[in-house]
Amino acid sequence: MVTLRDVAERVGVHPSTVSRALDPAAARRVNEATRLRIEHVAAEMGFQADAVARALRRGRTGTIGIVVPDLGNPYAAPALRGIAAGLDDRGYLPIITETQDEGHRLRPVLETLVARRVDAIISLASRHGDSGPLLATAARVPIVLAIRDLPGSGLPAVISDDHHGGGLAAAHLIAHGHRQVVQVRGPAAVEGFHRRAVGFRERAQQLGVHQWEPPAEAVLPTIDEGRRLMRIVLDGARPRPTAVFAHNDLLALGAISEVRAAGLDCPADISVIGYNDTPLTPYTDPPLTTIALAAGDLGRLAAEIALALIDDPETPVARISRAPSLVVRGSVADRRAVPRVSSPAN
Amino acid sequence: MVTLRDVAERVGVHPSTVSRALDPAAARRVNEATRLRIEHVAAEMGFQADAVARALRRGRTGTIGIVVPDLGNPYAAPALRGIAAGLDDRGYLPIITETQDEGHRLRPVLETLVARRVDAIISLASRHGDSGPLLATAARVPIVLAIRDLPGSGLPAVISDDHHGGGLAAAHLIAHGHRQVVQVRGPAAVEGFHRRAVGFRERAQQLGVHQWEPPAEAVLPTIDEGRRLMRIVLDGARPRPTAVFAHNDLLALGAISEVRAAGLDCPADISVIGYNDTPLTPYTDPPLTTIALAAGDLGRLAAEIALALIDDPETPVARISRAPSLVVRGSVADRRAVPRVSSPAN
DNA sequence: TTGTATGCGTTATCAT
DNA sequence: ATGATAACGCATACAA
Repeated sequence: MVTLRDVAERVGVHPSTVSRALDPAAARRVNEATRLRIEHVAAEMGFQADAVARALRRGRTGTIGIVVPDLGNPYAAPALRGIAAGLDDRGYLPIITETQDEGHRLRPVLETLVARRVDAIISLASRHGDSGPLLATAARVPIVLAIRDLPGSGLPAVISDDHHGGGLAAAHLIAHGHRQVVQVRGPAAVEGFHRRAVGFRERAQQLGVHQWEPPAEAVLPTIDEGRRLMRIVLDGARPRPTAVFAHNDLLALGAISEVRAAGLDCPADISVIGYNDTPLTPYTDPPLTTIALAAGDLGRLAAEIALALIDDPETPVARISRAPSLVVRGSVADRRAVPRVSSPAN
Repeated sequence: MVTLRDVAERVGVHPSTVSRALDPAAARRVNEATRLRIEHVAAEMGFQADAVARALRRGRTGTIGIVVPDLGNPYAAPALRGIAAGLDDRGYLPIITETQDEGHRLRPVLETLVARRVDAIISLASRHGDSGPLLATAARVPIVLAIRDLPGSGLPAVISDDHHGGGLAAAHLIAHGHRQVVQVRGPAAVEGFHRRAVGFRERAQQLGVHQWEPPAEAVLPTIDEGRRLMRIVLDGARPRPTAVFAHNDLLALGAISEVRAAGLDCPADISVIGYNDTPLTPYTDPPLTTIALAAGDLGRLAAEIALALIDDPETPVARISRAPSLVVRGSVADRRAVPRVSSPAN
């Protein structure tokens, strides 16, 4: 690897002069002619400043730690993309870590990131009970919460208003004539799922519709868990619900699959509304009606806040909540005009 | 941040003793009692070795650069997940970069990664013409190609046998009675798409089936491009094909959407087979018949090879090609027994 | 405008 | 078994 010294020797100047000549901020403090010579030789020799040494000296690495629950879940991609786009503008690079959405994995992950001296951390993986490690870490490096809030932490956060989103789902189902509704809930330890549950329940009550509450919630927001919970709903809910609010699109897909396994149709017998507007959900069968939260935008915003915090740690804590929106596709049937086509509750 | 020196002063020993005591490899060279004391104080003070300083001193950063074409495309997730899993075992962390699948972005991305002194690079973004930057970089840091090969580069690679995969697609369509087949091709600048095209064409010819070759290929392997190309096929192919081989699932989904926009049915009028077995494709309408390439496994393998290369740069170049497999779902109709249900070619 | 000196935090070598 | 010293490559305060 060619270093500052190599270039300096070749040009016949001191390494510090080379350093200055190649630093845009200090370049004008060096003689035009020498600067040109240095630039030429540096390019010729293929010099590239060692980011590690620079980081040690400057105290900043130019990296941002990202904590995601699960890279395998397709809804992570848009958020990551947004973050990467936001960082790229300023030359920061993301270091990505996973927790598998398991609470005990967060602490070691954060410690690794701190040891790496990332300039900031963006966490998409917060769960209730994560305050300890999160706040301990926040004392050493700026942390921004994205998509998943952690209530009471007082940390900067860029989230979607899940309470409102839950309400949107309830209102949509009820406006289409559904009176027997039920939730397929994600883990309540994730604040967003909790809020979706409350938002839905409150709105349903407010609209005079009672909902049966299944005795279980998903351990992870996955298709398999959606199947399992829908099984419970089909077995336990009397009368059978005509509509289901699944706390995310994966759970929704699992629920639909189980509805069919029971010989029923979605949406004719049981309507399903999901959450996230995950990529490809316009192409599922049926096309998924869902609540969109613009994960890409949230990711980009989180990145911008993280960068602002790096520039000025005194930046006031930003807590941004964006309103989600309803995306109507084909998984919710209209029960207002048409009589029930399904068999009576069995 | 608490440093070695802080701990040393507190314990009353020299920093180098602390360094040794905390380094598993050298810990036995320090007195049991002092070691215990050091460990205790270090934990108490919350000491965590600065990975930046360590990297500068040791010449290794413990990071791996990952180059992906596009984080937004859902098929990137499984590969990333596999890589992350493979790295995690050994404490390496991935630094992720994007090229947007644009050739000219590769060089700067690689240079950034080299400047960061990543210990190895895994590229999933290779395109024809990338040999220059890739080989130049390979002279400075180990590079492993994953999923996308670069023929003639001689770089280690972990790929799926796309030629075989193309053949699998052709055989499947033809076995189901299709005699008018056509390809919706991905950019031929990506070797894998090229091989899929050739593998399909050769197998089709070998089975005595002629395929019309549309005059265009996708600029990017996206849903929109799938629509555009399918439009061209519908407008141009006479007689109208009964089956389409889309070079990936996104193109397939776009093609299906365009088939329907033309008032035709998939698979009854036009069958479509995709490629990748992207997440959620079991739930699309129709469920996508596709070729699975186990991206997660490929990613993990690539990570393992990268780590082996770091341990010993003389590790012989591994070029691993795994056989893809056909996943039969619902997007290919059987034309053998039933007469054509579609209207005659118009 | 350029050179000198120093230190970022760690680890490896050498000496004790 | 421990301490002293130097160096990884760069950037900056200071001197000239």
